[in-house]
Amino acid sequence: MPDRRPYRREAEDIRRDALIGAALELIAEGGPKSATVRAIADRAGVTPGLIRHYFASKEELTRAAYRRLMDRMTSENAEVLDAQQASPAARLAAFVAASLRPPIVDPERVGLWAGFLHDVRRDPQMKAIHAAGYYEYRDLLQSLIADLPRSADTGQLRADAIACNAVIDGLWLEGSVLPESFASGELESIGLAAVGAILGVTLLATAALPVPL
Amino acid sequence: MPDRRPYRREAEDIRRDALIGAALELIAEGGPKSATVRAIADRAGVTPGLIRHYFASKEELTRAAYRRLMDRMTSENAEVLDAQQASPAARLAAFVAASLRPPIVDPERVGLWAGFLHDVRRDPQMKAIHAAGYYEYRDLLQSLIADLPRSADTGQLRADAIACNAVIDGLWLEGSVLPESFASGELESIGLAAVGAILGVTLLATAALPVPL
DNA sequence: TTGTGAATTATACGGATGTATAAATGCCCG
DNA sequence: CGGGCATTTATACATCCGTATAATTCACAA
Repeated sequence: MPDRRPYRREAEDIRRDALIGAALELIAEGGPKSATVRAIADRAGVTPGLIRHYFASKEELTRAAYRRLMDRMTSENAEVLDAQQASPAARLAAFVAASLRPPIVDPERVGLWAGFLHDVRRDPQMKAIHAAGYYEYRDLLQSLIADLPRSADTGQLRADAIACNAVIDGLWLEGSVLPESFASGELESIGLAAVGAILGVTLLATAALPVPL
Repeated sequence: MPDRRPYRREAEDIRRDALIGAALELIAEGGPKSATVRAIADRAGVTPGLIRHYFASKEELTRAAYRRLMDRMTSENAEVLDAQQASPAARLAAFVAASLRPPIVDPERVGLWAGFLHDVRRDPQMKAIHAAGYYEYRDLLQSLIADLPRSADTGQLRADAIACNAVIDGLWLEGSVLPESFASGELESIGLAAVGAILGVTLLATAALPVPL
């Protein structure tokens, strides 16, 4: 019996990456229901059985996919800090603004994130992955705030970071779910003004500069 | 052939309510995947076929359930305004604080909301329901802000309402997903401080009063 | 009291899903 | 260039899903 699908053997990393990427794409496009074992395998260019060869269960593939999503979000967001800005305020402003425009603000991205949320609540391992990503982002934000030329004790610093993180998250959420409700650049300017007000500094002017890609 | 399940005829409203409530419970507990036609009917005390008698499709039941969830969230939140407060600042503070404690802040609630998010993005009718609920909440918040003794043009008022709404949403989200990361009352005090800073008023002292049930 | 219609149950159907297992194929090493 | 093994494909299975339709039973009116 010929007619068996020809294939190439690939390194484990490549296959896992392809499967994880396919799962993320499908969840972003059509929600968790669309990310079936068969659809994921098809998108990754393999047959369904291979998934069970690299992941003990679909649940494990889901965890790997969420881990990658969280990593990608914070790393994409931190990229803007590589271009060294002069003042701490400018660095903070660049970071906040980057969180409030594409590709971070994106309807598919928020759908993707929400698609995982129920598993995050139910599965302790997923919850740990989520907490790690959340703290990494918030701690980065807090370090940027700590560099500002102002006085604040550690308790106040924590509260400020939580509040600023909340503004950013809230704007990200609403801007991603209802993109047509906000003018271009509106989320960024509102976010900068709000973060500035919370911290008692001026951020709007310093972030008007275009941020390098 | 006897042994057919006995039943009572009920008014249409009661049956629809029971089915909607069962769907919300199941989504909250186990995510959208748990809210199957059979599970919903079972929870509502009827047989699966009856769902199709009251709803043209499962999609329509889902829309009705989301509509009820949005209604419940804004009405629960607005209840706190019924107890007439003296000053506009006190009213605003009470509203903000109510949004940042149970039953609004609740792990099941955020899971429930997230469970609908993908459908909101994909189905125009769901999106309309979502937008209506979002605007209703934000407009209510904006009217509370407008009553404050301070000067702000309408453009500033809109921006302020969006920013305050974002703080509340962000804190609600994080407090609901990672409840153990915040001390009791921390979300409320951070939220009141942040909203006060954005608007340039003092809210913290005025909201320290216990709010009547 | 009984007949009638709508509410409710029961059953069936086609398709999809995650998983398990066996068969085959591509590739590295000798 | 051939043998052996891990990678990959293929097939099968039990279960569940949403939907469609037919059969029953309750409740009300005459």
